[in-house]
Amino acid sequence: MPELPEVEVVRRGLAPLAGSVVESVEVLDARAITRHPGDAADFEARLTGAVLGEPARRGKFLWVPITGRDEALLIHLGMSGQILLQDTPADKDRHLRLSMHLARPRTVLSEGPDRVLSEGADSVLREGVDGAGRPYSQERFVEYEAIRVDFVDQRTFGSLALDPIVDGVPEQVTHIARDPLDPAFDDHAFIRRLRAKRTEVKRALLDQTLISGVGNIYADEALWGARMHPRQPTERLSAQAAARLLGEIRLVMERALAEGGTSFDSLYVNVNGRSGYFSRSLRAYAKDGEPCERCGRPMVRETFMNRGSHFCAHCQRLR
DNA sequence: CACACACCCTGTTTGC
DNA sequence: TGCAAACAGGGTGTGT
Repeated sequence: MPELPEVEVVRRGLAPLAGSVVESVEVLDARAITRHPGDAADFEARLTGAVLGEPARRGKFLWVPITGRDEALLIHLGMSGQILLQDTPADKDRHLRLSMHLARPRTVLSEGPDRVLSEGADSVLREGVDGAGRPYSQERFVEYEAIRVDFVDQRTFGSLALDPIVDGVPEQVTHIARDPLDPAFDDHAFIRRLRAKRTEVKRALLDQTLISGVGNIYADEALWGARMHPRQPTERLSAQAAARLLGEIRLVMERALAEGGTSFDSLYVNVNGRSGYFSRSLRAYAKDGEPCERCGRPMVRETFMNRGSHFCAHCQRLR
């Protein structure tokens, strides 16, 4: 299901959970943690009590660092995974695979010269200096609200895991290339590596060790935008054409992000269960039989890599 | 090493 | 109508 823009929408939806404490975890289907090295009991035990940090993402991988530990809760949504935040009890989805019960701090303690003397589950004893220069110590109570985080996944290709952090990313993400929206993405290295490949350009775009975050939809959209045939041999791409393709990838992903991602049905939704709107803006994906928006000739679909490739045979020529 | 493919799963759509 | 095949946004392991 979800490609970079959809995963980024989910990441942003999880940001308000930073600082939350995991009170309990229920693995309802062990297939939800196939990426986790231990069993369900191990996953539940290690995650319980954890304090969640700021969610991060590379390509289609998402993770939430565990505060004070060198590990993260790793999330990959696969084809049909969803993360849903439930602040009130909701009907349980047939495909609910895992639930986490969180306590989210409702009040944020002010920053300042205060020194924390002791920290309990629901109160903090602090000392500091007041405005008149007089020392004080006081106990402030923290309120928590209960939030349930559900992992729903029809096809069970998605998975969660607790994964050690290696070189700043979860171990299972170390082989994944940076994505095109990452400020540290190296354009020239990408263009060089793309042109050095001896394969077809769409295969290369789907190779997450070359560039991450691109899936079948955005590959077709970017190739249409760059007027490039999906089976164009990479070794025959000019540097200019490769740069143009990278620009189209960024353009389509940024536009999709602004629309909340691409949804065809309820399988892709944000953390509140709502669909994105970018499907209205697609120009290639699933447009077979419809006129090309550039030249008016019918778009075609070819099966390729066991997936559909949608393109305009007139605008997107093999070179 | 780089590349191509089978496989993992469930639900919906398409075609005979 | 019923049934089977094809198809759906993913990553990974294996063989060449």
